[in-house]
Amino acid sequence: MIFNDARQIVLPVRDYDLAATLSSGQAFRWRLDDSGWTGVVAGSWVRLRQLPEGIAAKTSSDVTNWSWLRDYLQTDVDLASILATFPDDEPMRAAVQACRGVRLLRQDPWECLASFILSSTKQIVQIQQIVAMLCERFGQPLPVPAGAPPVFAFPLASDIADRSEGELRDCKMGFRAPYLLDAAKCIASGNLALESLRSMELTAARDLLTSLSGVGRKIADCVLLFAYGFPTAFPVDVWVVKGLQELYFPKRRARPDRLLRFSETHFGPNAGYAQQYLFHYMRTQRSPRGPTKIEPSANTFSS
DNA sequence: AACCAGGACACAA
DNA sequence: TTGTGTCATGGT
Repeated sequence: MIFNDARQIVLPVRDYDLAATLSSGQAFRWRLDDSGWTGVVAGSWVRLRQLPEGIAAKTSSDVTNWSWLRDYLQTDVDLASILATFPDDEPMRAAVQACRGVRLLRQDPWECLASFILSSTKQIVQIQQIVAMLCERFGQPLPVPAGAPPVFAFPLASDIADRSEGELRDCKMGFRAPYLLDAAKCIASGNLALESLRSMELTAARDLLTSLSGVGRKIADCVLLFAYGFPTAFPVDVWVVKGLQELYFPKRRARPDRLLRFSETHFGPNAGYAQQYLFHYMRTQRSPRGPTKIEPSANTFSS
């Protein structure tokens, strides 16, 4: 066993709850065991662990420049300055209090798009299962450290475009199979250039994404927020609807369009971040089962 | 064992 | 514009 310095690093960061972030329904490939969180970032096997001074990372091969991982984890983002832009109201104070250290990742656009096409009316655990099956069957096997279980790259758009709808349905994705297949063909053919969205306005990028079948406003905003980092993209799913309704319109029922307009005006320049706090707050603290299910994570916060 | 899940879409009124 | 049925699957 050789200790190899070039395969590990500690990324210094504070106000970062790794466990909450990796399990908050924005990425679906992270698995927790005794040795930490194992996943795939930029085509590399990665294992992460929370330390008081930051995030410890280990890879399967030598790394000279870790910018790809810092970018994915967004460790250079100053969380406090983002939280400071949240509206100063009771719901957001409660959400921030309860979800301290939750972060937004910066994911690969295709993986993010494909994953959220598969997400509609699925529980997060099921999305994880479907994505795992998809990677095992159609993704390229990646080098892993000796003794570690095999991992696979997320399939390229061209990998999926070559499959049949039946093969995709065998991954338990049901009616979402033709949606994924169409999107894969669209990307693989160059008909839609995901890279071009990076320099576009939010609404223009959103229009392009929603032109795909199976991609509506919600899924588009997930991709715009979690992969492209558009700060005001605001995905409204059933949990966020429940949060907006119960926390901001407790008296009488607000219609969906009313909630959407509210979300576009109330949450400020980092509305997407606020959305993630609302989402995680509703799911972990105010769900019927209550907060008992959530494990405490050993974090060190500066403030 | 019902209920529901990080929805989208076609279609009715 | 707003409401309803449908799609597929399985976790809780």
